[in-house]
Amino acid sequence: MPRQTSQKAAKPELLATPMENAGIIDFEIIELLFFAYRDFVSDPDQILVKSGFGRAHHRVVHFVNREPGMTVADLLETLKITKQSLARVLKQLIDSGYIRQVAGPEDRRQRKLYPTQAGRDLALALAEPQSRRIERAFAGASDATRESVKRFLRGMQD
Amino acid sequence: MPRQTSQKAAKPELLATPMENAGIIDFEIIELLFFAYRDFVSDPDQILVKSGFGRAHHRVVHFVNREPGMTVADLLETLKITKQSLARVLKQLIDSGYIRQVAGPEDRRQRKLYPTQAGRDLALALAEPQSRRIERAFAGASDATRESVKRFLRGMQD
DNA sequence: AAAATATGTCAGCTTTATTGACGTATTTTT
DNA sequence: AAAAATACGTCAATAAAGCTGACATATTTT
Repeated sequence: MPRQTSQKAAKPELLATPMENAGIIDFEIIELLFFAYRDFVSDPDQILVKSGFGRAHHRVVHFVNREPGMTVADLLETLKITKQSLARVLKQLIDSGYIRQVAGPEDRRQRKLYPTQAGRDLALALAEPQSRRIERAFAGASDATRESVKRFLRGMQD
Repeated sequence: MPRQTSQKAAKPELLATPMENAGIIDFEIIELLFFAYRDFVSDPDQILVKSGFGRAHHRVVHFVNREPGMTVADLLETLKITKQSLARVLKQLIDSGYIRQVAGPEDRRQRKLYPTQAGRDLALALAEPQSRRIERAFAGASDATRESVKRFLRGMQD
């Protein structure tokens, strides 16, 4: 039953104006980033459901392919998640044959991570629609524009 | 016990090369977007934990403040989530006094959503560090550069 | 020999999302 | 006026992805 607009105490302090804050806050870019990222990750999401994987698997497969031989610690640092969070996802990828572990040749405590051919294929399949989307967004843009966008994105990082 | 690098079947198909795909895929922008967004949402996340809210609450408070009077259906369309997912988050925000509902004046089935003053304050507090980050990323950039970035981000949307 | 490091693992919890089903009030269509 | 569609709310069950804390093992460093 829709609860008949129940206000516990009928304080009349509703704000009907759209947050005009004298342009101090850049709401436009904030929202553009939200929508851009939302749609950007939707491409691989659709592919991943077929394999029974999620976004977390995508990120792991991506970075292991980009930097084969990276250790578990490297991956934790890159993804900024906890060891326990990574463990489940990584285990599934190893069990499914997309990633392999090799004990570090110098430091044998380490587990160096490598993609298999299937892992590489998956990473490429996931990156492809994202890359196409980026190309579309850059349609007709100059090299200088591309550089500006890269500089902006780099500046957004900590 | 670290499982001694156990490969079920020791197929030798490990790939040690860093995915050189002739530059077909734009890995650089893909990663820049990932890192930029990761750090971009980390600012409000820190504020939200204090209130016991999460990212979902942030998004709802943000859009209701940006467009007071929007309906539940509008919000579902904007966030691209399901009614049930929104329900809990919205209920908490209403119960906590950040958002109020008013039956639509023309169509009384609708629930129009408005922020309270507390809701507006919260939205601004969350947007502020994000906006500062954006300003930092644009440091020294021309208006043309800002426009290029906006065009790119718009082009990334569906 | 002791301490530190890299990794794995167990147990339990939280947030955010999902699907499916159903109820109610209201408006539109027939 | 009756039937259908719409807007919203809610119950129940589930999943993905993260978290904390604690502890074990192998290995390297001190």
